[in-house]
Amino acid sequence: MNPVIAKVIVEVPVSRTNRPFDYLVPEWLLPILRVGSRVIVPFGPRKLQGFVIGLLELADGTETSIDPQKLREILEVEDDLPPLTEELLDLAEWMSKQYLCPWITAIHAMIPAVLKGKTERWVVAAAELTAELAGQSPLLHELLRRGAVAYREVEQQFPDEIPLLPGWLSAGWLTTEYHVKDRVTHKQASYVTLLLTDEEALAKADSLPKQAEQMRRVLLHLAPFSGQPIAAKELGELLGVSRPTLKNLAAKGWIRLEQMEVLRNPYAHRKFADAKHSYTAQQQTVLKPIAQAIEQGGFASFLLHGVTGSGKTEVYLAAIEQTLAKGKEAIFLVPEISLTPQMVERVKGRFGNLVAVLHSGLSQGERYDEWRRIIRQQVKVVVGARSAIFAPLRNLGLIVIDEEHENSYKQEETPRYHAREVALWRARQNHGVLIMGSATPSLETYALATRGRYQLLTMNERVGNRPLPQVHVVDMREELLKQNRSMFSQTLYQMIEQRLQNGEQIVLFLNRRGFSTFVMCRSCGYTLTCVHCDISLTYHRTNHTARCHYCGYTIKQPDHCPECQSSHIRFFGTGTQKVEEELSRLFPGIRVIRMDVDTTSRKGAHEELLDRFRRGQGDVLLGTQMIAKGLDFPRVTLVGVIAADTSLHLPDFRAAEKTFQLLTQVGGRAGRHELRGDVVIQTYTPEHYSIRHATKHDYLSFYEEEMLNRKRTGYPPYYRLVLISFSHEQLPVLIQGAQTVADYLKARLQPSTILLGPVASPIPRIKDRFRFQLMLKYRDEPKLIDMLGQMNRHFDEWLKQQQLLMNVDIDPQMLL
DNA sequence: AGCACGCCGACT
DNA sequence: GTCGGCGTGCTC
Repeated sequence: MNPVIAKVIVEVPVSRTNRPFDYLVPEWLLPILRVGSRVIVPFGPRKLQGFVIGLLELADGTETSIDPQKLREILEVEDDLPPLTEELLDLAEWMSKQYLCPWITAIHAMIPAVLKGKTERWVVAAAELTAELAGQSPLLHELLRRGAVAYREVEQQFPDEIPLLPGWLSAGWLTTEYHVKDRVTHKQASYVTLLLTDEEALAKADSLPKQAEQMRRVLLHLAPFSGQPIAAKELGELLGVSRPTLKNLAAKGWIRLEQMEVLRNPYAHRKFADAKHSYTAQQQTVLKPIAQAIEQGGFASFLLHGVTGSGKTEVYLAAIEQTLAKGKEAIFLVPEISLTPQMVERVKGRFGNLVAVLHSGLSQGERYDEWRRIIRQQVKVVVGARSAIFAPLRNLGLIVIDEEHENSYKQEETPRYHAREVALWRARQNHGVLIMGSATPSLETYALATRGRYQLLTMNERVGNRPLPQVHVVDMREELLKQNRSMFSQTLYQMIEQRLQNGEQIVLFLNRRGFSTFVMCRSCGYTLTCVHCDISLTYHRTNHTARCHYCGYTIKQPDHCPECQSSHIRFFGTGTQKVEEELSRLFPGIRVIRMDVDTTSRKGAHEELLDRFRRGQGDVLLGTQMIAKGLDFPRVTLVGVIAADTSLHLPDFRAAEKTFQLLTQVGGRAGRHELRGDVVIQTYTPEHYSIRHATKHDYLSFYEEEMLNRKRTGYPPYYRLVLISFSHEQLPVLIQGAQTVADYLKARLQPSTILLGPVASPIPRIKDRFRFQLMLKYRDEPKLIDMLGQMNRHFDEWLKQQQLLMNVDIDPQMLL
């Protein structure tokens, strides 16, 4: 038989090992090992987990430099189905090039966290270890008793004996072993299977003594399900029978009691809702080209620009339905924040059990279970946040990205991918259709659409021809002149009062992007900052502490200012509590539901609060941007933005865009149903174009004006950006290092490319490491990615030596 | 990244 | 003379 070679990417996320390693596939693994399999391989002295990215059979005369004699063998295959498809492996390769990350890191982004292997080193007792020898040391004693001890445990409990290990090792008293820990657990539950026929069971039930009532009930219940496993838990709940009863029946040989993997929803096959949805004229218009593209097959991409309330979701669902009808599958991406039960219900209601939902609320195990339904090809539609773009569907026909402009589609850790780009790659690869939708598309996407890269589809009318809400802009400077020092303008005050009288609901929004609660002295202005990072500490109300959310440094909230001893040291920030207090003062008896970090930190609290509001248990929903999107409450007729310009003056070239998007989205929350809506925007800069255009729901005017700014200042979409950041404990080494890289780049970049820096990063120190950065702005630099890859390799060794960390972010979203 | 191997200072 | 510091180099 010809030897089979597997190319394996091992789980070592550094550039030195960022290449396939060759292994021999032992004969007994040939039937189960596939491209995409998760395997365990020997690697140097250790064992590691890895992924098979290719197989090669060495037939006689195969031209290769591989000598199978010199290869080591694959030790194990870990799953019965490979967790990665060949398409995803190709995607991982593309991502590692595109985003300059190790191959394995891209693979890890695609699969559930529990599939990441963890190698553990163990110390194992050997034959030479006798009781007499073991008397010498506590560790040897422990080893003799237990046979093996984890090295980690040795470090913790027997640190003094670590130096002795090599001697013992060569004396043959012990050996070291490596184990790859598989964290996968399959949820097990007890199942009961009737081993008798229907009639036999009924007969036995009759023959049982009178007092054996519980057994009789079980037999009667199980009779029609002969041979089918039924969950024991279900029997217990339904019939009130206890464990011993089932054990007794099993002892008689009438039933089988066993642990089985949980069977999920075997009978929950919901029917597809029939396709009798009525569409608005505009929905029909945009659906036409989409339907045509799906029908034809082949790559097509659309930007669906639809005002809030125009019924974009219905368009997505129709497209998904048609995709399924063609026998293909769909991915539906939504921002994490709009992955609400409401949304999930809507999709599940339409496609029932064919839907898998992936969101951050799931535990690692639950996430893995849901993902496994996809890998087993039991679902056709995957709904989820960013990482759902990697769903291992094999016949992908459609990808929908809702709220395309949301920056949560960009991952802010390695691999720093953008789900939109990955979606484009997968749609192309699968000859599928991509639909991106938004009321406020990102400038990048809209610009490409105007140039024909995406087909632009527009819906500018709301469903049912409901008018867009009336937007009232209030100049807070004038309020101050009118001696109104409250945070509510007269207009907003009156409207709140009126809603309360009518029994209608109100959403109040505090725009605080980029700020959290910080602690400041009102006497001298001193702000509590972290001693390890150059940022303000965040106040935590629950335990009255101030905490750094970068490194975890925590201090007790001081009673007096450390600087001037004043007792006027308070926390400032989101101010939702302050708004709440003010509301209660002005409108006694008002019921406020506050949503902020404090009230939503508990799991499920988010949904619970929204639910209470929906049921009318609150007059006001008060919160930060987490309430801005996707929510749809019929009785909300007033939306107030307390301070619109807080996000306008951030040092981020997208500040105006983000503000416009937020205001437009918030405005879209009002009057979505029968009742008309009003929006009140309070601002100190009513003349600012992002506020002016948001007021008129005028995306196009905003787009044009902002594009001029971007052109003038040289930012996307006119220029593309690469952010290279560095960190080191010592400032001189850091600056020197960043400068060296800058010089390297300067010598290789085209003159049209702008290189900014090195300069200190906006947060100049985190976890006692100083931070510097370089920014590249370029328009046309086709070889840039390759060149950055070369740069990485060129400096790899040197960076390690200097203990410098360097990070490259292609098309960065967050410049803060 | 680990881990092993290998070459120079302070201890029994 | 040895123990142990961490510099250098490799992992199919």
